[in-house]
Amino acid sequence: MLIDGTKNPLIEKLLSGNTLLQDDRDGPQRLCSEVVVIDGRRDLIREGEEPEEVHLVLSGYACRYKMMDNGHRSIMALLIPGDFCDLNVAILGQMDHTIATLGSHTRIVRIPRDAIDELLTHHPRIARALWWATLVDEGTLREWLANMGRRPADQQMAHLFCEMFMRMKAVGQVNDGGFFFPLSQEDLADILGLSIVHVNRTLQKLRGKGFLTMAEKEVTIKDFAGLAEFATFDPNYLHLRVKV
Amino acid sequence: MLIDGTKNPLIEKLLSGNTLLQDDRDGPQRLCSEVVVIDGRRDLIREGEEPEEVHLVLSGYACRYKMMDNGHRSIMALLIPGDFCDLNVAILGQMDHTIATLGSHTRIVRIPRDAIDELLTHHPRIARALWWATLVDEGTLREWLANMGRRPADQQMAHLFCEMFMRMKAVGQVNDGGFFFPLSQEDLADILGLSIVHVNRTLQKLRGKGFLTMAEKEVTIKDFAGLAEFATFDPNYLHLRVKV
DNA sequence: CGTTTGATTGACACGAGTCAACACCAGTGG
DNA sequence: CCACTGGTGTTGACTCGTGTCAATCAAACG
Repeated sequence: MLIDGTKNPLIEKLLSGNTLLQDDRDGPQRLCSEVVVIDGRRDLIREGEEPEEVHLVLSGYACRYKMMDNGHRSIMALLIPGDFCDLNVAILGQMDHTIATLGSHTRIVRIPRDAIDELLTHHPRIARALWWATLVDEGTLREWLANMGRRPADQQMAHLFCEMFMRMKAVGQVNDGGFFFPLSQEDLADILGLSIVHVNRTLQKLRGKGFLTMAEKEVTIKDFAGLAEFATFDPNYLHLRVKV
Repeated sequence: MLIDGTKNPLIEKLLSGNTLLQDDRDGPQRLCSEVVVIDGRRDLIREGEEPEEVHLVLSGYACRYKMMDNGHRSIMALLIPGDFCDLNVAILGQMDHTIATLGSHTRIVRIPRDAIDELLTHHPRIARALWWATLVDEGTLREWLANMGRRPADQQMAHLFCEMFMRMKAVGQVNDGGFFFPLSQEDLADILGLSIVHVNRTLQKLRGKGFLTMAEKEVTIKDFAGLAEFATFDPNYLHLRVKV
């Protein structure tokens, strides 16, 4: 089954960091059977659960988060088209965080674990590529940690937009510098560890510098070079072969 | 070769979350050939490198860090006895961060990649246990991210000490509530994303509450229950079977 | 011994949180 | 058709946690 009649974001993603043959590409194409469309925030898997199916984002956004005892939601990862949500829960035994959708028009595929096992067994290059993907996730986590700990809010936010721009581009979701971004300022606050009010002001600052616009569920990067310099963004940690 | 003549921290660690047979335990025991002893801070592998050997911490501390453009050092993980430093660089191609020792009396083993491959091939339970260990690392990273983003400095620091206590306990490095902890307050600052001055004051606060002491390269947890409650510490993310 | 590294303290500045009010828009139901 | 609602974005005033700067002190060290 073809996604959107054109590109499969999972394939795009794996290609951006790995070498795959045509035969490898046919494997994942056949997986996408049970597609679910979700609007708004909905939990897909909760902390403590041990799901029987693996979730893959086809379009829109999902996230990993934890609810803190003080009532705050802490978002620890953004999942975009081509990202697996819970490839590894089989080994760890249970989820130590919750997966949820964000924004509108999210399409999720539920893939039976058997199908994944089959893929890993018969497509060693795919298996390695998926292993690569989880390691990139870990690198991204480290980058977020450094970004959050040691940078002021404006650079931190600029860094996030640089990352999302490159990640969306790597899966073919960027058109003319713009990409779908239906997250609210509250979502951004929970990602960056800031208050909503401060997110609002920081966004205005970035807009004022002419770096980007964010309106109608769409972000447009108007000056990537300037934004990247301001954020001191170094895309090494994404391990992409494709350069912008 | 036996470590310390008694326990091998790697075995201890893997046992704390997995089921291993005696046969599995003999494998890693034979790996520890080339042991290096290091005092103070020294880089083991730098960002951009692609090492031919895998590093394992036997005693003391190592860390993952990045130098930020603004001169700050951001520490993104603490590696304690039994932790691998760079098991995965073979897949990603190159390191996206630097590994360094911290404090004194650090003992590191360098293991040829071939030996690891052999272990992974002939000891499937070990392979799974190592895969488990990297997933736990990722969970820890998420917990640090949530911890840093959404908690005040005192709870954040309390949380760190709770984690280190449980991790050290899981590898048999805790005696009577105390464990070796040779990190300076500057190291702590770079872990928590705080200034040195504020680390100092926050430490005094925790001492003042009677939770712990930190002196002469040793941390002693005097009231773990109180500390854990104060930090709202939930050890789920460590995926340990052993309870305190 | 001087030198260096790490711990400690005080005074002050500033970034970011909190509280509160208001504007805007999309539903939605009477 | 319009009041009412809830979600989101925006703004101002004020507070407070943390950073910065600077000085001092203790211990380790060559």
